[in-house]
This record gives sequence, structure tokens and C-alpha cells, in this order.
Amino acid sequence: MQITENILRKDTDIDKELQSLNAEQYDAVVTLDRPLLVLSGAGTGKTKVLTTKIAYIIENGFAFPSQILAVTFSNRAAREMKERLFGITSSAMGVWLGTFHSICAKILRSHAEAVGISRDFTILDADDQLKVVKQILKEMNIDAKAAPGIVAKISRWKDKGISPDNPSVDKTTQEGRVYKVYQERIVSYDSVDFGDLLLYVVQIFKENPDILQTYRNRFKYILVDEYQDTNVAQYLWLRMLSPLGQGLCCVGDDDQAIYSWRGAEVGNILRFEKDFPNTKTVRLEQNYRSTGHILGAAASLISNNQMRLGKTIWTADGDGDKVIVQRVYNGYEEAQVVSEKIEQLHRKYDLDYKNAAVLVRAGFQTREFEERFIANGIPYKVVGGLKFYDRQEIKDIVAYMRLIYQPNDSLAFERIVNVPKRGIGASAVAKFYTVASEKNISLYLAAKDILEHETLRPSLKHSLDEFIKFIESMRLRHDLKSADIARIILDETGYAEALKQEKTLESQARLENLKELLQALEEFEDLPSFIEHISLVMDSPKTEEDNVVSIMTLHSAKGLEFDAVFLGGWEDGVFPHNLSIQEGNVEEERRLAYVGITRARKLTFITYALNRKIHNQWQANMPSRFLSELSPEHITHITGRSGCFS
DNA sequence: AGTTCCTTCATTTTT
DNA sequence: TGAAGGAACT
Repeated sequence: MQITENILRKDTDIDKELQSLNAEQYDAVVTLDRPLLVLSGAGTGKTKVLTTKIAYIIENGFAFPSQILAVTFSNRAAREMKERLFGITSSAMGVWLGTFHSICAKILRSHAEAVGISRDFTILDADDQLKVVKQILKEMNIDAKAAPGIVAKISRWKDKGISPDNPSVDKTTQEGRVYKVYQERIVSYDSVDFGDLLLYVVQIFKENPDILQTYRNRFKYILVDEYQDTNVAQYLWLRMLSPLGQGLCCVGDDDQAIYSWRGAEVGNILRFEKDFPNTKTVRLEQNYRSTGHILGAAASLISNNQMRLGKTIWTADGDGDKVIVQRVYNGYEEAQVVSEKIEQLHRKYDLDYKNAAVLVRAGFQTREFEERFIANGIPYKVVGGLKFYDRQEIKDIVAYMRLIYQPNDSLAFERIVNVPKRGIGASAVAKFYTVASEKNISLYLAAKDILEHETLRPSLKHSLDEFIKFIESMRLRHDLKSADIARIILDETGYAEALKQEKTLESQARLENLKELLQALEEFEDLPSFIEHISLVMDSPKTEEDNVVSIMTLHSAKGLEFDAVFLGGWEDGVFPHNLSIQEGNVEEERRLAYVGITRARKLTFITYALNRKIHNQWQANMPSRFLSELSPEHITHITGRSGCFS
């Protein structure tokens, strides 16, 4: 009855929604009987297609919400999709909508025993991974400097779906051996890393046809966002769920594939039509974001790439302003010119600061802009820097929570066993380590064991006893909400007190952050749900919308749009980046440039400097090769300093 | 346990 | 240049 009512009531809404689509979008929404590939250019309404399609399926009763799986890459994309979906229909509750990782975590929690891991696994972040590898390298007497590289290598293996025992992992190499130990180690911690979330689920599907079948039956429709950025593991996962592509709809833009260095395989999208016979391909080319000259410039640039499926975005709106390319003397002047232009637009044309963005290739480039903006009084924020949950104080409290939830999480144990200081120093931890590896148990259990069976210095014995008693008592408090648990941790361990004593600006800020954490915690009932959230959704608690200019890397700008976009540092060596040139991966850099240009609604402003100080050394660079690839009819080239005050 | 000095090394980082 | 990590000192 409920269902019928919903259909009747909402029918008009979905009709309205369908009517607002262009022909291609409509085609993409209503095609359900074949594998569907939607090639969606920048600003052509792919989220609209995805959300309308889900609503269309539900409202017409083609499937129940719980039979629809919609995967995205980022939490941001998932959140946006959720919001817009519920804006169209109120019947979307129950849709499996989330990132690849969160969906996999959900599946893995229900079938963990099938791969022999604890159902209460904790999820390691990049920091934890690095610690584990450093630890292993130390044991193997290898220089710890190699650690970041090895973590990256292990992650790439996992992206490719390669586990340590795979023959392609060469055990005679250092990396291969570390990988093996690494995997054993984190298993002993009852932990999984991000890559594992995918890999374990693939393994479960492979080894348990019955489990796989339940999911195949369940998901009648599968929608994938940003398909160009899927890696091999994700691809394998998808193919298992939908071997023939029945009910599969993948949306992506090969021209915006910018994460190959993280294991993304553009090949997945290029190969889609071969993978899934009888595929229907829809191209979304009408752009609703940018003006004509901006799109023209972007199109001319990207046409220089060989490896692409080919599509040309266009707009029904006017040409707008040409893309401005300005030569500056150095980075200092670059920041000055951009700063003045923003101020000018702000004063003369009422441009809100929040509608302007400075996009750069690499993080170090943000500094000159920041300094200039401070000097000129332009409010700004650097997007994508230190994340809220990456802060020390937040990680500490979360480590307590992780340990309470999963005592075998030795990384969490090690992090906080002596935080705040309670006299359990490095030598004590070393002892835990020895016993832990002798008896093949976790650090926590080893500590307990030592406490019971060995004689310890009285002060050490006392504080260790206190610590373990505290953790044990918290483990029994199933009645507590997660916020209460955090409060008790802060009070009873003396963590908050220690910060209060400090009375520095920094400790004040930390206390503020902890307050914010407690606030965020109110949303979560129990400890597990919060830990899951914090591990998978590394987002900050929502901050108020500031009216400030955004400064960020091109990578973090994907999916965003601004009225005015300033692209700095278009010099060969900076952009395209030297290392990419050496690796012969200029096409990906070009896609990055394409992403940058197409972020703008009304104005794209590109600068290149004749001289730039890199590593404290002045360097004269050639203008970026991409500049000459921008079709001149869409460009205004300014070579004089005065030209910017038009 | 905390500090200070010295060396090293400088892409991108949705999860 | 300047940040980060490790060694060496206090």
C-alpha cells in the first residue's frame, strides 16, 4: 500500500525531472535493459542523470531501493548524490549508496569469517600503514627511508588485486618480502587497510559462490560514478557482481582521468564496450556550466590527447569572455596579478570571494598566493590540507576508541599507551613487543600477560595496571553512547587536563578541536558506527560556509566549479610536471589542465612566469606546452604587466 | 623525556 | 627555503 501511494504521489515529481533532461540525458536515464556507458563531459549533468535514473527505477517499481547499488569514489560525491536523490524522491531510503570502500566495509563486516578475519576489524589509514612498514623495516635492518615507497608499492599491488602470495610478487625483492610480513602483521592486529576492503570482498566472492549469488540477486541495478578512475580491484569486484553488465550503468569521462598514479586504470572505461557486449554508449556533451570560449579552449587542448574515446563539449549559451593567458615575470608577480584581478572583480562586478579559486599543480605553489592574499587582505582558505581527523589530538582519542573496540589493534595500543604520559616508555613497549612476537599475540595481550606473570618496577606496574583496567572497564560499557565514551576517555585518562595545563595557543586549539569532535560524536549511537565513520569518511565535521577564495591543487578541484578560476604556474616543468614528462605521462597532465579550465563558469585566467624559484634556486622556464595547444580564437594573451587592469 | 642540531629532500593524495 | 626526521646531547 505504502509503495503504491508513493508512486502515485511522486509520479509528477519524476515526470518533471524527466522533462528537464536533454535528449541524451533522457536516453541515459531510461535505458535499463543493456549495459550502459555514459560518457559525461565536464559540467554536462552526470549527477543529475545518476540521481534521476535511480529515482526513475524506484518510482516505476523496476526495483526496490535495496536492490540498487550506487558507488562513488569520494565521500563528497556520495553525499551530493544522496542529497540530490532525496530531493527528487522520498522513497530512496534503502538504496546502497556509498563509496567503494564503505560498501565493501559493509559487505566485509557480514562475511569476515569467510576470509578468516575478525568481524570487529579496524580500518588502518595511511599513517598506520606507514608505521607498520617502518616497524618491519627496522626489524629487517633496512633504512626506514624506504618506507613511504614501499607503502606506495604495496598499495599499488592491492589496487591491482595482487595479494602477497600472488606469483607476480617477487619474494626475492625487499618490497615483496615486506609485503608478505606487512600483511601477516596487520592480520594479527585484526585490521584491514583500504586496499583490503576491496580485496577481501573479491576473495569472498571468488571462494563462496553462494555468497556471491546472494549479492548478484540482490543488486538488480548497479550504478558507478567516475568510472574512469576505477582500479583493477574495483573492476574485478564489479565484474563479479555483474559479469554481463546486466543493469550496469557506468558514468565517467576519460578526459578527466587524473589518478593513474594511484592505481586508476583509464583502460577500464576505454574497454567497457568490449567487456560488456551489447553495450549502449551515451555521450553527454552539452555543457551547462561554462561559457563558449572556456569550452572551446578546453576542447582544443584536450584534442591533443591520443588515448581518448572522443567527445566535444559545447554550450547553448553565449561565448562569454575569452580565456586570459598572462605572462608574468616571476611567482611573486603572479600572485600579485591574481590578487589584483580578484580584488578588481570583487569591487567592480560583485564577485563573491567564494566564487573564485586559485588552482595549482603542486602544493608548494600555494604559499606565494597565501602570502600575497594576506598582505592584500583577501580572505582565503587552502582546501585539502591537514584534515580534521588527521590531527594529533583527534587521532589519539580515536586510538583509544579503536583499542576499546578491538584490543588487538596494536597500532592503536602503541599510539596511546603512554599518552598522556604515564611512565610506560619505550623500554616497556619494547618488552611488550618481545612477548607479543614470542607468543604471537597482540601488544595489549602481551602487556596483560607481563602484568600478570612478570615482576615490574612498582610505578610501571601500577600505571600499566591502571591503563589496562581502564580499557577493560570501557569494553564492558555497552550502554554508553560514543560521545560519552570520548568524554570519559578525555577525563579519566587526564588527556584533557594535560592540555589545559599546557596553556599554549596550540593546546587551546587542540581543546577546541576535541570539543568539535564531541559535537560530531553526538550523531553516532555506538562506538562501532563512529569508528567506521571516522575510518571511511575522512571528512571534517561541517564548517560554516565561508565567503573566501579557495586555493587548492588541481586534483582536489575535480567536481567543483567557480565563477572565476585562476590557474597558476603554466610552465614546462611545473605544469606539466617534470616527473610526468620524464615518465612520458603528459597526457594525464593535459587532462589535469582540462579539468582546471573547465572548473570555471565565466572566467578562466591562466598565468605563466618567466622565472620561478624552485628549491631556492631561480629557474627560467619555457611557457607550458599546453598554452600553445589552446586554440588562439578563444584566448587573450597578455604579455605586459599593465594589461591586467583592463 | 625533552631539546637541539644536522641532514636530507623536496608531485598530485577521492579511500 | 623550510619542513621533517633522526642522531646526539642535556
